[in-house]
Amino acid sequence: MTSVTLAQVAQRAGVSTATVSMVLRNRGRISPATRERVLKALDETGYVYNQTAANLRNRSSNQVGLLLHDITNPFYAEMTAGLSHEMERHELLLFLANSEESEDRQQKFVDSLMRNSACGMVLCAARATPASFFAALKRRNIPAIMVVRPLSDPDFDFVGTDNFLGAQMATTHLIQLGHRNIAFIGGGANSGTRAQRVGGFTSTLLENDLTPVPEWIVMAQASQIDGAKAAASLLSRYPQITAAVCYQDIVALGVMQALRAAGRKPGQDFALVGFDDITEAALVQPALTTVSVAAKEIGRKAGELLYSRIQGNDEPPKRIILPPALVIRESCGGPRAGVDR
Amino acid sequence: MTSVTLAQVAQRAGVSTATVSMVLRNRGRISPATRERVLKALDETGYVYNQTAANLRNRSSNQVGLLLHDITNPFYAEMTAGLSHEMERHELLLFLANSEESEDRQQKFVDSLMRNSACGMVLCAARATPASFFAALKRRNIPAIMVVRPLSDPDFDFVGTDNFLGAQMATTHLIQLGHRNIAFIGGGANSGTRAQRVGGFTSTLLENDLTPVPEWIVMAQASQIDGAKAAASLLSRYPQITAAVCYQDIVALGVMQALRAAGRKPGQDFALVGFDDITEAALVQPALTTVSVAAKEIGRKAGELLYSRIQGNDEPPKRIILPPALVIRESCGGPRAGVDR
DNA sequence: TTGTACGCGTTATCAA
DNA sequence: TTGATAACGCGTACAA
Repeated sequence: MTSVTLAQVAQRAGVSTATVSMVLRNRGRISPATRERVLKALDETGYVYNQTAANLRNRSSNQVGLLLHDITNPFYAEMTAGLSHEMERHELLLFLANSEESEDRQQKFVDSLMRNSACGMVLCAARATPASFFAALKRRNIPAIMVVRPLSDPDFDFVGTDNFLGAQMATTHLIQLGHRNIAFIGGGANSGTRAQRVGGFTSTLLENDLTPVPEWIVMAQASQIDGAKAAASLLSRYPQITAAVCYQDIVALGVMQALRAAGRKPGQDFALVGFDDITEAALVQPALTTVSVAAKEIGRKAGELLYSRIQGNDEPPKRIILPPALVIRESCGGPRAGVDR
Repeated sequence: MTSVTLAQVAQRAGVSTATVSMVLRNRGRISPATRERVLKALDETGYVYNQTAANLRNRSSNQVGLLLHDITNPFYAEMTAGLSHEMERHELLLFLANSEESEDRQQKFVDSLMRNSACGMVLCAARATPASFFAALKRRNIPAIMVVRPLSDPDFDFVGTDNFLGAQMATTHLIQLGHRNIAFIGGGANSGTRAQRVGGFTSTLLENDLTPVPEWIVMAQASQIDGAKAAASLLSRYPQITAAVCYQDIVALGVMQALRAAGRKPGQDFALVGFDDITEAALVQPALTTVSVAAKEIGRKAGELLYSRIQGNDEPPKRIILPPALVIRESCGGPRAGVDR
């Protein structure tokens, strides 16, 4: 399995390695006759380009990294698909790693990318990432796009969704349906995304002359069980609440459970809006009205931006905020929505 | 951003590059004193190992590829997580690509891996992959593990699940619950996986003195909508059917929809078993009884095997078939299952 | 178009 | 026993 080298191809074609290299990359001026001879030699020898040698010489590679905390989360899987597609379009290879929220794994991955001369990366940083991590990253001077989790550092490119607007849309929808006592359920501490959604929620209440009630804004882990618990406790204490914006669809599903357990009917005497538009949202009964955040599009945009950075685009850092969309289904009452997706 | 080289570190430590290299990789005999000096110099200079140079020299890399058709499918996302975890354990980097069932993209990815001297790959080949693809792969002589989709070629390692057994378990479960008119819904033509599941289904019927009805074995794309359509058409024609084994959970979810639209109640007057145990299966109402194929475990096993091949394990090709498990929930009636997962 | 120095870590060979 | 020397892997880019 001795691999063919450029030199061998060159010898066979009776030209220099420089010529072969230029033919391979369509650079410089090569006469059609020579090119023909080279192509023939390439074909005959079954030459395989050695990207490693090229990378060494170029001090860079065609490889980019993607760091997530959990590819198993449908949202991130979608995003990955969008990014992957974009990378393939540009002949870039995509490294994938799951941090599982461990700073350690995250750091290891980034170090690994550096050792391999990756030409860029897309990061959804672990929740507890220290500032030093970002500082070090800046010093590396390698294109890095942050995604999904809002980052206060203005020196990084960011692609995410407009959580504030999304929450506004959800809240407005509920208010327009006549609700006045609206809760916000879900999300954990230290979540910038949650902060933004809560912000959109409360500001919309205020705009509509409603006073936010702090006790009606509660946290819940990203699970159905936890959403149900949070809702049960909340609703038993404040039965006057008639609607809720949920931090995530999965939490909303839990809230539905709690409602039923309390003898209330989601979609009839209680209105519910979720966030994410996960597959299940369309499946439950009543189908969940939710804010869709276009995961695939985030991946695509991040890929696009990263590519332009790799190409040398040195405009100031960008923040690409994708507009969310309210997908109206049945969980707030009203007529059944038509087919969606 | 002039990067530090081994030579610079060596100079600073007053040793040769060979010594530094040996210290870095814990090879050869180095006196503690020298090692100390080298480590100090490494630290002081902020040296970053150049994996590319090492790869060039070694004619190989620490990078492996994973080819799927669709990372968006929860099953593959799980598998990816398992593989990714295993790769990180061994300090290997994972390239990800989605073929989207295109042979062309698939071929491009593999070519790309070759150019980059990847040290191995895990493939879930596109459905219409020609034999020539596999033949060429063999010639490359690079460790390659096939996953999930059954492959007749005995020259490749394979990790997958026992589809036949899984379908038998699902079917037996339905028969034990008293069902006699059972359908099989889902899967497409040219699917080896489907063939195995249908095989397990029909053989179990026969073992129980039931006659398979060909018209009750229908295809459906891997989507909820398509599952619903297939089921609607089937059930309107054969209302005597009281249970179904579904090719995938996602199809089962569609079938549930169709049942409701037809005024029937999944879990009460119709029993449903799915395949895959995707997250949604536990969330829908009624929660879906399904055959779990341990996607994460497939990824892990594939990673383990691949690593051993990379290490030089040249035993004959292996076929690792993981046992499926029936996860009983509510969609076949009976008492509510307890907590699962 | 060509000749060739260069990018940088690895390892076989050899010296102390 | 410990460490140095130098050839090597292979594509790239610039001077000629």
